[in-house]
Amino acid sequence: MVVTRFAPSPTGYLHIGGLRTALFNWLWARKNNGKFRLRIEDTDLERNKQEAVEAILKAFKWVNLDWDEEVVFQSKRFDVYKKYINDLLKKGLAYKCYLTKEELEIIREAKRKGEEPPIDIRKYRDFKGELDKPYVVRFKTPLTGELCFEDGVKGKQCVKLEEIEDFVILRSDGTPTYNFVVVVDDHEMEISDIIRGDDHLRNTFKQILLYKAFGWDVPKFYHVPMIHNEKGAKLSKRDGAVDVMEYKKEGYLPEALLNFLVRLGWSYGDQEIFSIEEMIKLFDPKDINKAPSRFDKEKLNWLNSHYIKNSPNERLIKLLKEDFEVDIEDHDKKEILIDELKERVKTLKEMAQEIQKILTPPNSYDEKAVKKFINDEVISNLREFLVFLNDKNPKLPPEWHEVMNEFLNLKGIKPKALMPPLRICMVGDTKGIDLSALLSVLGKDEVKKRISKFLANFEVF
RNA sequence: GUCCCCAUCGUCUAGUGGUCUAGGAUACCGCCCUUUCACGGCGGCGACACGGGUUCGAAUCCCGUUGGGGACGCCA
Repeated sequence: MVVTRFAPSPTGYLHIGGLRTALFNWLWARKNNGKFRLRIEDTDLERNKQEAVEAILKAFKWVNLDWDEEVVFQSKRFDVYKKYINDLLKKGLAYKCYLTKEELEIIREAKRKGEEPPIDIRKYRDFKGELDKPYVVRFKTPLTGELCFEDGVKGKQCVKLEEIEDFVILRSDGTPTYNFVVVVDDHEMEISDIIRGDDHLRNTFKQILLYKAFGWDVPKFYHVPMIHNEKGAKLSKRDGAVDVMEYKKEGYLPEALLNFLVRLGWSYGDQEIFSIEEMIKLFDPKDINKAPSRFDKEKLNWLNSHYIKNSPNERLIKLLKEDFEVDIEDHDKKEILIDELKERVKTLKEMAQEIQKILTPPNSYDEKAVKKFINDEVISNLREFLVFLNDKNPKLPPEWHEVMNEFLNLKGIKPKALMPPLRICMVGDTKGIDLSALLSVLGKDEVKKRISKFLANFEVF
């Protein structure tokens, strides 16, 4: 059975890159009728935040990725890790190291300069006694030889074992470290396939060494390239939204985000649009690219507008209310409004702004537009149209269209002398949804009010 | 600095030795549609990083150069 997992550390929020790895793992598990599990890597007691776990689970909920069985918290499993560390200690596969932080700093400094460190980091590797000093436990890595494994994305990966130092598996405060707990948990959770960022490639060798020390089966690894920012570097907070929930705030639909992410580093021929079902059916980690990809917001926008266009109005109205405090549930022309808007906006946020613009009477008029379309003749047209409206009762867009045409014919004037000006009266400029729809949404009373307001305003000049 | 990874239009990518005068998408530009802005339709611009091999033949294989990225923690 294919069992995959996503194992974030709770330091803040769900990262957009993390969501992609989670998605890959989730898809692979679902495709194989396997399991997708969640594990919180909170062994570093100092850096963890309780709210972060909540935030991560909330993000999962938003994008609608579910997981199997209960979430595993590493902080609750310290006893288990302790037991395995003692095993290694007993077997002589690990040892207590009494090097001080100062001594390690000297070693690290030398290494950074490319010099031979004055202190041997393996100083206590063969030390037999016990010291009454704080210690860490280090894993004994083989001194010579080569270690290779077949990566599902990058192919055969090898390292000279002399390059891998005796890494710490238990801190001096008695807590185990990442590389150790990952192996124990992945084994106990029976994880079969691990899809993760290629920044973990180096760790994989250490982890395989641990699997071998315990005599456990090594899972299949897939190292996927990082997502880069526009400049080609690792995606960070400074590049804008890296928190998944930011995208909800910005008005993105979760399926648009997932569709965007799944195509970053993975493809299926020329196909761009994937439903979740299609992703599950078509995804295979062996098709993941080796090269890193950049986060391109324009493409996300395009996908988002696609999904907005194809969403039922009901859903959009609900989201508008919940996420953007724009409540048009009781508006009698809400369907017309949404039908018009969903064709043209890229985000829900934009849609909310457009609705505000339409529903709130303008308190100023765009200078350029006024200059271009308003003159004495137009003013008198608007006055007469106001009167003309008195014994008309248009409701739907075609009816408004008809009324305007009637007026144009009656007066023998061009559309330009009425329509753009009308729009200026309504919203302050010449941009926006179809004029007939706009008038229909506002309703006759409001239309008259806004024309009057404009005329009053104009007479001040 | 050491080690590792990567390299097709601006961006996401198709391509696995001949079907490539390199395909799609996005972005951009133009035209059409249109009272406006969008949407949509049509068209255009635009890439195999460079240099050597191998081969009858290379975007595809090998080597080097260059460029980019990552890892070098008692973080994960």
